[in-house]
Amino acid sequence: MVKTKDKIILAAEKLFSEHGFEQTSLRQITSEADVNLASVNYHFGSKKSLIQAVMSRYQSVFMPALDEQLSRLAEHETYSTTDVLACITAPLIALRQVRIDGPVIYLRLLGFAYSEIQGHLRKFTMTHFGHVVQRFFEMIQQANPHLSRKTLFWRLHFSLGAMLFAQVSGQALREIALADFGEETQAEETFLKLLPFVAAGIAADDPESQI
Amino acid sequence: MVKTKDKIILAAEKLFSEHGFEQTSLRQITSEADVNLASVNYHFGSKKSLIQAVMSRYQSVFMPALDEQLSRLAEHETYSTTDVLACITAPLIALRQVRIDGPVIYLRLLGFAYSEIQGHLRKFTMTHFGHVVQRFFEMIQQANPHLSRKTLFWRLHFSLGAMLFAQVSGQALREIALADFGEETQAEETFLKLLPFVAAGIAADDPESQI
DNA sequence: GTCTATAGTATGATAGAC
DNA sequence: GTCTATCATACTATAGAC
Repeated sequence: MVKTKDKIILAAEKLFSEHGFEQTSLRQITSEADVNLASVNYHFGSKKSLIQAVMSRYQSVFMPALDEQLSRLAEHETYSTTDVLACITAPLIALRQVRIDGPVIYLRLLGFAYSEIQGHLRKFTMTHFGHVVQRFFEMIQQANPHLSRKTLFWRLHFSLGAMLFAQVSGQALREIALADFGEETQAEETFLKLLPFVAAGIAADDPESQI
Repeated sequence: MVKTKDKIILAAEKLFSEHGFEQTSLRQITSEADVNLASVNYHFGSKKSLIQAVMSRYQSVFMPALDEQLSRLAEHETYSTTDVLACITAPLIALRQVRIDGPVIYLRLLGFAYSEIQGHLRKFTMTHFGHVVQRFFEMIQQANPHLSRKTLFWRLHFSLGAMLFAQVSGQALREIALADFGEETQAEETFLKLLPFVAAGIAADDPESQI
């Protein structure tokens, strides 16, 4: 028999990833989970804590896995932007262990975590996994020595934005794509399509440094 | 003397662009505008109508201007991805006529219009300016005949996501950048940094069609 | 651990006096 | 057109019985 606490987590993940954190009420969650309204506060203390519990379930799998991929790649003498970006793929797929549709759920959660002003989530991530984020940044830098740190900073966030947008608006976009091209696009296919786009964008010449 | 209706519009634009549509209450708006709470409903009928009025004020300047830029470029025999993208710049700057910080405001509003599930906004835009959007898409296609329509569809949305994210999270990101590099980044500089990134991403080889 | 009942707060919208 | 007062509704959170 599934415990109440787990039922809440599962329902919360689903609804948060579909509608965002703020737009999802505890009533929707407890209703979807088929548990009592008060049980959220009993098990998690507050909505904020529930949000962190949901995110942490994925972060704690994804981040160490990413760290390991980066370590492995770092042993090579040289690597390309694409190589570094490719380190994301396996850890993302590993999220299937957490939940069958874990990869998609996590990316969508990430999107909302940024676009809504969930300051506590960013802080939470950086205190726990800041070194992984840092390392990722430095390896991208290493692969693109011709770019200034500032340019790289912005391009990485452009890339993040591209990915998050594709995930958050993914459902609507896939429906439009289906209507326009009569061809279905899988949620994970979107991510694969993203990689060459992002890799080219990051590695592009910097007009500033050409002056 | 500034009319109540205008005071509401000005305050709403500011707050919507800072916190999003759903996160901004009518009470915040009327308080910022220093008018009575009931006046929003008197002048606009509903919050939804106010949102559309705010967006439309910018769209009605931006979209025709973009259309004209595209027309001008279309007279050339050939044009690059960058050429098409560059058509956005002048119309964006023209939004200064609407408001001194119009360009930034509009981009941020656009970001929230997408990331929040403002279905009515997307519908509103497409019925009024769908042909401009369509034209833009086709000219990007023209500049990249080596790419499938599907790939282009996704890359354009990746680009949109990159831009919207940079704007919506712009304030926070600029603060981080300032702390990291001790160098300020202007809001409009962000947009200029975006263009080469996006141009390279869009025009990149498509792994699928290389098979 | 689970429930009901409810406190306390915020929202969008409106009726009606002026 | 502008105001006050208020309705109806939604939310998070908690106290207290079982």
